[in-house]
Amino acid sequence: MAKTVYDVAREAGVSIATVSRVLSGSDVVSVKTRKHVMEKAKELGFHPNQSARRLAGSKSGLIGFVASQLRNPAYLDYFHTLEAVAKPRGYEVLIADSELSYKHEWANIERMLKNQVEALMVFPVDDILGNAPASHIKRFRTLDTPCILLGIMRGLNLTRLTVDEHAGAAELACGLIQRGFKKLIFVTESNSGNRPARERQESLCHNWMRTNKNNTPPTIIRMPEMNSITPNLETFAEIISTIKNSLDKVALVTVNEYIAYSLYGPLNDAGISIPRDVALASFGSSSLANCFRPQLTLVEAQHEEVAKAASEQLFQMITPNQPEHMLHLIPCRVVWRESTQSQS
Amino acid sequence: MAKTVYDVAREAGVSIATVSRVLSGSDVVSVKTRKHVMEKAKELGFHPNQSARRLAGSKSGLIGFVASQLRNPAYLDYFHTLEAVAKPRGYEVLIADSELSYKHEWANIERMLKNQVEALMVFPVDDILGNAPASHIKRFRTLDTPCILLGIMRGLNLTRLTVDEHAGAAELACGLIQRGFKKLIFVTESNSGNRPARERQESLCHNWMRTNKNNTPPTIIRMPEMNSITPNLETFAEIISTIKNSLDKVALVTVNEYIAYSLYGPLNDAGISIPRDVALASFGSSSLANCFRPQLTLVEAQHEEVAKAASEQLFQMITPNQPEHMLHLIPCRVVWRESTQSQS
DNA sequence: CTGTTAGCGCATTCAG
DNA sequence: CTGAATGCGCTAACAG
Repeated sequence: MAKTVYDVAREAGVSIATVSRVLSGSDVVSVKTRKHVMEKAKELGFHPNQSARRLAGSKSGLIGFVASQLRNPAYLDYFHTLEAVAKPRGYEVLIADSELSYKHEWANIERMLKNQVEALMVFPVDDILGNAPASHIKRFRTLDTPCILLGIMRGLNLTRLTVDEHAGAAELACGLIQRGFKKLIFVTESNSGNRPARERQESLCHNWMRTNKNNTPPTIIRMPEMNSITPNLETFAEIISTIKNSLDKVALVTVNEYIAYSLYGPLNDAGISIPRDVALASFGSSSLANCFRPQLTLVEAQHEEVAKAASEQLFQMITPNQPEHMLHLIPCRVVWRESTQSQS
Repeated sequence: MAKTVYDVAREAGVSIATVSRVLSGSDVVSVKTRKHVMEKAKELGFHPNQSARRLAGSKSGLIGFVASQLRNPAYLDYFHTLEAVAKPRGYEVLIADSELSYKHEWANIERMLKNQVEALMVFPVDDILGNAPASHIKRFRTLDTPCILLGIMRGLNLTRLTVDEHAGAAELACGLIQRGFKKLIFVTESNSGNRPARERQESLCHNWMRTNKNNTPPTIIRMPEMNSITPNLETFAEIISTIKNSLDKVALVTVNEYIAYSLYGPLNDAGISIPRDVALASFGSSSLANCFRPQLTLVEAQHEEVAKAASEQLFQMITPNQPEHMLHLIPCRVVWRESTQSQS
């Protein structure tokens, strides 16, 4: 059976109040008593009951972390950072995965509320799918728990932080032009609601046309369903023929690194060499970029920075200050690797 | 302010007991009352306080999940599976990451105990590092919370489930021999305490020698520190020269898929072609294997199966039955891909 | 079917 | 510095 403060108090010959004081690190206990109590507690294998603690203290010491899709390893970094910030302040982090479902997302929020979290860090599904029903968004409006949004949710004016996709894409576009590429193919997802994807495309295309008026407009190719097991043979074929039919030096940019990786094989099979026949670049931040040959040029998001800023902002919100709503943009950086070397 | 059952009771004109009954889905409440109460609860934005609930019910409804290293995506699958099993039974899963540190591991366990988890699913750090101090292992002995171990912890006789590394490695060895390879190089980690790595090596080498008495003994090469930023140039060089100096058809097997991926580049740079000059195979289960060219042959663990079996076993342990300690072994399967095609 | 009551384990006054 | 008493919000008998 689990021991209680009463057990410890009895063993130590003190009152439960004293035990409680020792446990909460109060400094009004004599060193001698404290030592004695802690000893007895250890002897008994006593563990304070967090539920009781939270209930009595009327603060949960809980933070909710709701990811739109945990399988994306970037979210784990956020979780870790949040935990690192939370732990020294005596907070626990509850984690939940919405798996790109609005239903799950709201269920997760409710679950968090039930657990009396004091604040929420949410990666909204709407940022990825972009088709949240109005009712879903409305629910968030009535949320009175402090909440920080990583990514946007349409029509919701909460504090939010995101990666500056525009700047990263712009830098990539300019860099490619400088390297002498005349034609641009952008491979993206079929879902146009994906906010990061959209911003990448917009900024890339816009800067591509703006920097060099003579450029041909980019070709946009959409990948159906990355999840399906059968490879997108038709899309691959489309990409390959587009490259082969181009007279100019062509750069192939994919909306995320995984699409890029999935292209290495088919391009190679089709006798198209990177970067001789086509440059390849993408957005992402995994270390896999160095494993492929040639190594992949990537617009890398500074997730560490975002996560740290978000976590600290969050705790600022639950301290008795004025919770300022604000929007932070954290820059990216382009890491040029072999896959975009111009062959002059 | 957070609403309580008293608020709801007052609004609905019933007693708190009735409210409580409605919330816990008791079926002894009249349909009419139930409906009315639920309505009022929603109106008030009432959320039952889980802490109070757990305290009063004297069962936490919590399961602890402690991964040795969450950055390994396989653990997330386990977490998801556990959650899927737990949710319908009204349980929450607390997650923790030991980051390959015994200190963290025990801190995590204590954290879980503080939260009164009813059972634990632990991936022991000792399974990977293999050098846990006796004191650390001893602590686990005194654990009276039901605990299921995924992987082994030396000298600890808890219920455990693991992947059958031996069988998988054996199948790989035989397959390679059948395909005509005469020499085997095994690239593994520097740390010999890693249980899966050790089992893979043992079984692979053992079966390699047993199946064909004429084979030369395998060459073992150890990779120092995969985490370091600087690539293991010396080790790469050693591997490459070993391959070049071999007169026989050589198969290169790495202890995990990531080492294999990191070899594609250096091998290619050295003018060694897969599978013409060397076959490549590894252990793992990520879909990246299909992205590389040639596609990578992999001994794939059935994590889904293990996770499901473990989760169900776990809940069986906390139901009023006799908790049988047992050891399950879940088989692997070898997926042969292009990287091991024999060039006859 | 519903209301009353007594804790769950702890933090926190308030006295001493 | 320490002990006695009260209540956090809810569940679970026990009566009605």
